[in-house]
Amino acid sequence: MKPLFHPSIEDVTVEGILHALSDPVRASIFLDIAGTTSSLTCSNFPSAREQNVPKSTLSQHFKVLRDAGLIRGERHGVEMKNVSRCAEIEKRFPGLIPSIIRAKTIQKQGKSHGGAGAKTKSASTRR
Amino acid sequence: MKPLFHPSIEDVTVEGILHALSDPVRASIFLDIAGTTSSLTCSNFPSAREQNVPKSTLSQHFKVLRDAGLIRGERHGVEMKNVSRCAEIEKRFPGLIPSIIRAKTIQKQGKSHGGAGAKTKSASTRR
DNA sequence: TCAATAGTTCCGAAACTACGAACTATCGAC
DNA sequence: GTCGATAGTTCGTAGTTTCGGAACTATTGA
Repeated sequence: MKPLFHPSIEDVTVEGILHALSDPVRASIFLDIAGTTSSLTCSNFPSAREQNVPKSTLSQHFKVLRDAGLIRGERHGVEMKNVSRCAEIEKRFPGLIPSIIRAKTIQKQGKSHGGAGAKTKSASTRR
Repeated sequence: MKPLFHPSIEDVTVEGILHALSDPVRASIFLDIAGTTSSLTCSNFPSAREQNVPKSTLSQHFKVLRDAGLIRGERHGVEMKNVSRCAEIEKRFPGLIPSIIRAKTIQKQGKSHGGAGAKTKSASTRR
């Protein structure tokens, strides 16, 4: 079957990475993947589940993450194992991913204390 | 006149920053601003000039950068001085901006040696 | 007051995104 | 092998965002 495109690490761009992670759903998916050593299937994402993201949208998000070079998807039987490509990216763009993850963590922490949340344009309620 | 909106630093989001910098034109504009101590007017951007970006589009890009909290625009007479808010952001999200700038620099350096350029979706030729 | 300059706003066209429905691929049961 | 179930992908449509030319606004200098 069609073998699922992944860019070589030299073709990975900063723009692509930033674009992929500028979406809150994709960002939380990526954090899940990057934060575990075991590989996750496309449907096993608590963060995405909570938000009731439909299957087709989820599939698109995974495609964007793959195209950006952030994750690698491998078919294992009927389901797909997703693993991060952090190590490769770290070699090409040292410190980039860790600092983004750190920033996201800081933002999440400060979210509880009465924060009205900034205007992320399309982040909150869309459609 | 209308005093030009700027978010307070607590309302600045990682998503907003990443989205703003995921566009190559905006990114190069921001690099110009962040890389100099003197403030720049909206029209004095070699990077934008070269690419023939029309005035209205440029204005939109500056608005996105302002809304993301990356720059501050102040009217001085008939023109606008743009200065970066790197120091503020550095306090809120330590290391984020520097690592992005570093990554962009790495990417620019490696661009010459026969690189076909990755597929940044909308990066190159749009419309 | 008038012309010139620097940015913004308006708006139609093109590009992008979300998501339901239909489709494809793989596994297990029979 | 065929059937059904499951996991993802693709297609099509509707809504959103972005681009960029034309018109508009604000400020300075003549």
